[in-house]
Order: sequence, then structure tokens, then C-alpha cells
Amino acid sequence: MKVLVVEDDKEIVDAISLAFQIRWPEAKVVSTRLGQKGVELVETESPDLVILDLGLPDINGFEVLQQIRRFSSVPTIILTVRSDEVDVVKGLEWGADDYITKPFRQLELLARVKSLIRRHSPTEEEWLTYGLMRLDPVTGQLHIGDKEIALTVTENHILSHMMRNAGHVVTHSNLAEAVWGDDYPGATDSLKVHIRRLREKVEKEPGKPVIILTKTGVGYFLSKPD
Amino acid sequence: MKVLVVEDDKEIVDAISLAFQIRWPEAKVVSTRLGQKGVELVETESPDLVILDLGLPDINGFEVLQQIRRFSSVPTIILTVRSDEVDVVKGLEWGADDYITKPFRQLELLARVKSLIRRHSPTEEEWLTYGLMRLDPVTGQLHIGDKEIALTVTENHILSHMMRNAGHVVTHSNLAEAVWGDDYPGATDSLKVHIRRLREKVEKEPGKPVIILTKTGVGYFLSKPD
DNA sequence: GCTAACTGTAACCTATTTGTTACGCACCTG
DNA sequence: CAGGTGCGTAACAAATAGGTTACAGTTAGC
Repeated sequence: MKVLVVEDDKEIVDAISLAFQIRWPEAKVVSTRLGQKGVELVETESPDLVILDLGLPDINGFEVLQQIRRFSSVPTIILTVRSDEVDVVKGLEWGADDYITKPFRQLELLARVKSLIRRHSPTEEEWLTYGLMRLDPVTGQLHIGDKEIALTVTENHILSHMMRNAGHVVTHSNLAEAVWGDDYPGATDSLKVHIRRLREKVEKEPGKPVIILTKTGVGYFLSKPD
Repeated sequence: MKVLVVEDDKEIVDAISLAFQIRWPEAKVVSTRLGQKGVELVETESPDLVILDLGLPDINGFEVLQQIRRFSSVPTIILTVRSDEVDVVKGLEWGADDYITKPFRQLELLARVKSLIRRHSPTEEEWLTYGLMRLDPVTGQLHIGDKEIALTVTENHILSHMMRNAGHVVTHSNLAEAVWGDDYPGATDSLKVHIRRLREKVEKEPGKPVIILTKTGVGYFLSKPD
């Protein structure tokens, strides 16, 4: 468990360190007072959690958050003296997971940290459900009613991504990214083949799909479950 | 999107409903003043989000949360008048995902809700709204009241451009540029065909449009909503 | 190292979308 | 009222996107 604190006020850093020392001694706290350095440390230290002050001496806290989010989804709590609601909204919209205003109480900080870590902890197993379908995205086992169907990894990627966006259209590029990662080869031709194969497994009549539907020119979406 | 509010103070319920109505109209708000009823509603209504007051007339809010957590991991925000830190810590440790203290600001509530929902469904989308119409310009899905209509990419270009210029007349050339890019072929004849097709999807009587109106010699515009 | 399963490519077919054209109607102008 | 302009409408043709299938290369498991 490693925590990165990006904060220029030494007192605050000490308070945070102390809080962890007392209540969560096995956690390691790393800190820096510069935003730029903070971004680098996220990369080199790969912390499990970032606590980020919005008012930094070098660059704006939002800027730091934005840069971090370009390559990492590390849980991040923003810290602000201002109780200014605009900052909070902005921070959350830019990808922060939580915020806390200074002055804060130790207990509250730790409770939020704990809650955040729990949410991100990989132990939580999740099932995706949609209508009658239940999918374990870890194993690719799909249940429809009492039938059990084994999906291949690619099919699993596609279907789980669609189920996570239940009811909404997901674009071709979105799906392609979910399957082949950030930059995928130009030809997304195979996508339609995979869709066909999925339909073969999922639909009664693959030729007349009622679950996996097409949005021409855009992508695919799951029909609304009754 | 369905929200369950468990709260006995009618004013608070109204405030929450109002906040959603204004800023997130497609969300449905269900509420009850009793904790026991709240637990049942989580089961029967399967909301996407629960907002739970800790001070309820029948049973303690923690009790409610605990019972919910026995069978559901629905994202839950707890609501408390007390800024008492112990409550907050306890709530978060018992499985709440976030908390907010009364009195709260609409923006903050919605920001937290949005952040929480986003964690549960990763696609964030921006909607264009105008009167009863809501359009997702990324996918071209259009909602009018409870109807969902699929627009083609061209129709999507046209309508989203008009919605972005809500209430103002957009010229033919403006629209043409929005659809076909900087320099479009001379004949914008097809524009009127697309307008016709849009009206077919959007208007009750496409022949007597009341939403997409013509400004002869200039272009088209959206009628003022109500 | 062999087999079965999975994946991507290509060729061909079908469906949908888009642009074109022709024509009708309303309105304006002289 | 004749002629012109601008928009609406419908039918058709072209272009594009998606569906389907077969096949071959790759991978995984035994």
C-alpha cells in the first residue's frame, strides 16, 4: 500500500503522514510539493492512491490531474482549502474519485481513503447482468436463463463492454479499443465477424437479432431488456 | 437511470427531485419516508442509485444500509444533518459509497451522483437537450419523451447542429458545412430531403412541422420549446 | 508434435443510407 | 393571371455499411 501526497504545505503533509502512521502503519507515504514532480512520481512509483492539493506552487492542480489521467486511473482524492463548489465539481468531472476540504479531520480522511481503496480493490468479483444474461467478465462464462455458454476472450471483451454500457450505443472504435487496446490496427473488419459469432451464441435467430442490435454507421447496442 | 430516495423530510425529497428534474431529466426518482420500505424498494425497483438519510422515523439508517448490503451493492450516498464525523466514518465503513451533509448544494449533490454513476458505468456522454428532445451527438440516439429514435449520421449532424444553435436560424450553407465539411458540392438540394426525413422521425405530422421550422430563403430553426 | 479452437482476412451478398431528379404547391411579383 | 422562386414530396439509383460464409494462419491444450 503506497500513498502519494502532492501538497506544498508541509503541515498538511505531516498531518496526513501522521494519520496513516497511527491508523494504517503499513502504508507507505511518498510526497512532493511540486505538481510536475507529482506526475512523474505516479509513473515511477505507481502508488495505490494519490492525494492531490489543488493549490500548488508550480502548476495548477487540475493540470496535474489531467496529466495523470492521460496514463493512469489511480484513485485520486483532491484536496482544497476552498470549499468552492466549482472546484469540486470540476475536479470530479476531470476524473478525481473523491475530494476533501481543508481543514479535514483525520478520521474522515482515512474513511474516505479506505472506501476508495475498497472500490478499486481487485478482489471484488463482479457479475454483469442484463435482462436474462449474466456474464462473469473474468472467466467469460455467460448464463442466459439456465443455459451456460462459454465465450472466447474476444467475445467476452466485446459483450462485457456492451453490458457495461447497457442500453447505450457503443461505437465501433469504442469496441475496438476495448478489444485490441489503445491503438488497434486499421481494419476493424473482423469486428463484424465477432459480432456474428456472438449472435450465433446469444440469439435464437442470428440472422434476425433481437439482443445485439446494429446502429448503422455508428456501432452496436444491446436492446432494452423487458 | 433510477434513483431511490429514502428520506422523511419532504422538503429534502423535493429538493432532490427538483435537482434531478432540472439537470438530469431522464432520471426517475422514487422515494419513501420509511427505512423498511426503502429496503424493499431496492429489491423490487432495483434502482441505479440510493440516497439514504440516516435519521429516519422507523429504523436507523445504518440498519437500512446494512440490510441493503446483504443482497445488493447498489451505489449508495448517505445523507445526514449531523456533520458528526463518527456517523460518516461508520457509514462509509458499512458500505456507503459517499456521503453528503445537509444542507447541501444541488451542484455538489449532482456532481457526486455523476461521479458515482460514472464509476459504475464507464461511458460518460454529453447530451444535447432542447425542450423534450435529448440527443446524444456521439451516437445519434434521440430521445423524445420516452420514445427512442435512431438517427442516421447525416440526420444526427443536422439536428445536433440545430440544437447547438437552439432557437436561432441556421442558414442552408451553415448546415451544409456542418454535414459535408468545409467545401460541399454545389447542390445542397439533398438538404431538404434530409430535413424531410428528420421531420418524418421527429414530427407528429411531418407535413405540418411544429419543431423543425423553415425560414424561407434563409434556412431552418427549431421552434421555441413550450 | 498433433489436434482443436480461436482469430483475422477476404469475397460476396444484402440492407440501409444518401444523393438525385422530377414534379407539385404556395407565395410573391409584375 | 402568368411566370418565377423556393420549398416539400416521392420515387429511384448510387454509394456505403453491414452481414455472411469460407478459409487460412495462429494459438492453446494435450
